[in-house]
Amino acid sequence: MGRAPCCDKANVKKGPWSPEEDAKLKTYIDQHGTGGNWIALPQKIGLKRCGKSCRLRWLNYLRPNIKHGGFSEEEDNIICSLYISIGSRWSIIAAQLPGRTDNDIKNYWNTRLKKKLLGKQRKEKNGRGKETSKGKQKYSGVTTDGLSYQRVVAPPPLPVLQPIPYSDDEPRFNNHASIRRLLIKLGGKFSTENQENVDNLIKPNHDHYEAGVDHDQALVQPVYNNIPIDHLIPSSDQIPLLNSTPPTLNSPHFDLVGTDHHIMSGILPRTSVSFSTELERVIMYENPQRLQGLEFFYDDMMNRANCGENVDWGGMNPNWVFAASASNCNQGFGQESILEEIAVDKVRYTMEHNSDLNVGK
DNA sequence: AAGTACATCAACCGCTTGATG
DNA sequence: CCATCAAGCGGTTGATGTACT
Repeated sequence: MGRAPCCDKANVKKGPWSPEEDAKLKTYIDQHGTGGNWIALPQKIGLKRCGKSCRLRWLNYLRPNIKHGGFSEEEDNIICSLYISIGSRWSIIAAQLPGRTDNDIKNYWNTRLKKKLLGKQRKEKNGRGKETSKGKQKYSGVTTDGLSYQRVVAPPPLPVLQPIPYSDDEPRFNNHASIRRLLIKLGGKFSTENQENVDNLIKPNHDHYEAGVDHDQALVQPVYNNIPIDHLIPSSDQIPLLNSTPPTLNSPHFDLVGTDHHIMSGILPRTSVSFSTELERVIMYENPQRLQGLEFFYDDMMNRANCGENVDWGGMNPNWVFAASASNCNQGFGQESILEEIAVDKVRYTMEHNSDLNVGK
């Protein structure tokens, strides 16, 4: 048998939380904890709320050390980089930003960061960026010193993306291996196909690593389908990362050392068909599972390209979209590895060139 | 000043996953 | 092994405030 239903849906209150409700919930949890059972909690404290709703309210607003608004440049960088690499896995992204909730980051991304990346700023009264009261942040909730509500706070300046300075003391995303390690640690998901093989990349299964490689190194040196992953890594000068010009399709971007070149050459048709047309065909028609996280870039870029606009691909290299999609089309070996490499290079590119993303500033 | 459009964000909805009986 | 449910998660919605015309 299963468990009892979580709550009587007909008798629970919906909508915004009142200060009194917040006080009840906060006071109880401060004194007794959640008790590991959110469903029973509202009944215990006399709240006509669903346990789910209590949990959400606590996690997003009432628990200590929650930060709202005022995202820093570094936080912007982290969000952008992780979104580009792992997509909309907000809980994972939030885990990298202490005090931030997945809901907050999700809202921030959807309402501000995404537009910023696309260069879609709000219209301003004049071209000189006259300060307006738009962008003021409003929220309800408790402050750190009590239960006072504050509806409107001073507008934080629109954060400007800057590269995170690299430091030898604090190695970050400054090399291929560290980026890869981060992605793997985060459970990097590079293809929705063949999750088992992806798991093999994430889990330290020594059967998949070359003998004689230490564990830490093994994390970044998995042997994928008997092909050492480094053999799938395009050398840096083979990846046109810094080239903002849409690529032609007759130039292979990956040199699969020791592997079958036909894997990629078979995917990349050596014709003079336009990039946008081919990209659209591959993504829209041949690849129903469009690469996670790139849809809006693709849509926007393609719309603009199709309108005859000279598209500035900015921080997004169309190779990523195309190569990843093309890889997805191929069900042969190595596709996750290729996608992983693309993800790694996207992160690296983003970290190194975030200032280039200030389109429309 | 009024109406409209847009931006923001709290909260809800519904799906997935893992635990439980 | 299966059915059921709690928890967690991401997507979406609706209320509200602000900017614009």
